[in-house]
Amino acid sequence: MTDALDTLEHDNLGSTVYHLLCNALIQGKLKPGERLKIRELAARLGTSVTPVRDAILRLVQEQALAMKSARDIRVPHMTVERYLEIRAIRIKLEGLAAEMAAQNADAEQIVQLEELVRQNEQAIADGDTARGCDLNQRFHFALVDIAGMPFLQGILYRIWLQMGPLIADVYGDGGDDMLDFHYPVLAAIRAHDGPAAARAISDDILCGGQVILQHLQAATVAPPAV
Amino acid sequence: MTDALDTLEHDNLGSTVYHLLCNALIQGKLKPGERLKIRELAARLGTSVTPVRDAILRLVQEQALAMKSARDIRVPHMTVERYLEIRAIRIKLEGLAAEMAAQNADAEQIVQLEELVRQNEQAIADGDTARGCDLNQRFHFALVDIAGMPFLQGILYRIWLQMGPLIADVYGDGGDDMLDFHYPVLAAIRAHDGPAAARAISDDILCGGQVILQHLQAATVAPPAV
DNA sequence: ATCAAATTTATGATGCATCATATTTGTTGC
DNA sequence: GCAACAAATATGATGCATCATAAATTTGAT
Repeated sequence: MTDALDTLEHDNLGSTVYHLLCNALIQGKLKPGERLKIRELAARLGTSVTPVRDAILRLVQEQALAMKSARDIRVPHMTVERYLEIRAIRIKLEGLAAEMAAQNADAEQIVQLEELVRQNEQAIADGDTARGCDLNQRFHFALVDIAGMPFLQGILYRIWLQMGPLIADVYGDGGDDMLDFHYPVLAAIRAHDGPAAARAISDDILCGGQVILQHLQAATVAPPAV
Repeated sequence: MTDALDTLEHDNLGSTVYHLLCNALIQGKLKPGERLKIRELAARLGTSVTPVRDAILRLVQEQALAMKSARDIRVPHMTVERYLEIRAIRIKLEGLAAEMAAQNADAEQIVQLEELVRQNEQAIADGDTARGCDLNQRFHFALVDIAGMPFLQGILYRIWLQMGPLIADVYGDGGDDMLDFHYPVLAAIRAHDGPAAARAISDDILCGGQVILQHLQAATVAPPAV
């Protein structure tokens, strides 16, 4: 799932570093506002600066990292405006994915979706938020996978990359409720009801994301010290 | 419009080369199947290979260029499958843009849209397909602009980057009819009717793209010698 | 003349030296 | 002590040398 982007891409060291940083972003290992230094990363990874620079420039391009000034590369902060825009885009695109997934899903794929939800339930019971967060994301991407839309997968991966640091920050607050909204999605997919699946995903994004939005608005009123 | 991606991005030589290549792709100056060589480009542009490599890697990442093998960088061919997927995504995203544009557009912005259509009409009358193609694209991006969704603009720019070489190839065949579908969009925006604007853009993408699809399907039956 | 092995060439990958400049630290005059 | 200037440091940008290997070309035996 994590290599959604360049599955067919020629593999070089730069790509490896890129995926490494992607995972770090998605898993919330890099906090908003945190600064990255090319030389430091290169030393840590045991490569020269070239592949690290390749990777970082790629992430800057897709705005998963921000270059505030010429020597200041940071994990960007999400703004309320940006979040609302991304939310609107996600509803359209993940709605499309869910709709196609409902049309396409075979019995085995449905079982896999159910298994993801089951594991997520377990993770919540265990109080393992990191795993719950990961499984939540995997559910969303499993839909795109079933939809059979590789190009869409790339777009959505880049979008999730932006939300990674934020979600990891907030998930603990009310992430447990997020799973509730996956059951209607599952039901719609089982019924092969595309429009219902799209509506259910929309509900998930809107309601599940409510916690995130509140967190952001709170942070806007009292801006965090970075 | 062409700098839709990294407006706030730190400017380095790599970015300059990147935008240069973007424009070349969108204007159809690079044909599908054409090979690019880093050293050759660097020599042509009078830079070292580093910035050119930066730019090309960025384009490869977003699949505007393809690395068939480790030393073989080419402008990719569009497939029917991929086109259909992109079309579905465009209908959702440009529909969203049109809807928001209809809500937001002020009098001045509507005049600018009308002006774009007028110029496009003129270009068709002059038989200037290159200019017609460019104005068609500018109309679509003007909508995103009015919608006030910069993140969406980046996504759509990347999508159009993929279609650039194809459209430039095909536009001459039946591109003149494309403009017809912009009038209903304009009418919906004037009426501030979001859903109607979304439907009109959907029609534009579906009907206007019919020529492109036929061209692609013909090419699939009798694959082009590249 | 033909085909295969060997050689040469082409080309992206990688590492690294150097540059320019922003940031930090230190120094000096008041 | 403090402020303003100066030196030092840090850091991304750029260019370039070298490497590995794929592609092209040459060579030579049959």
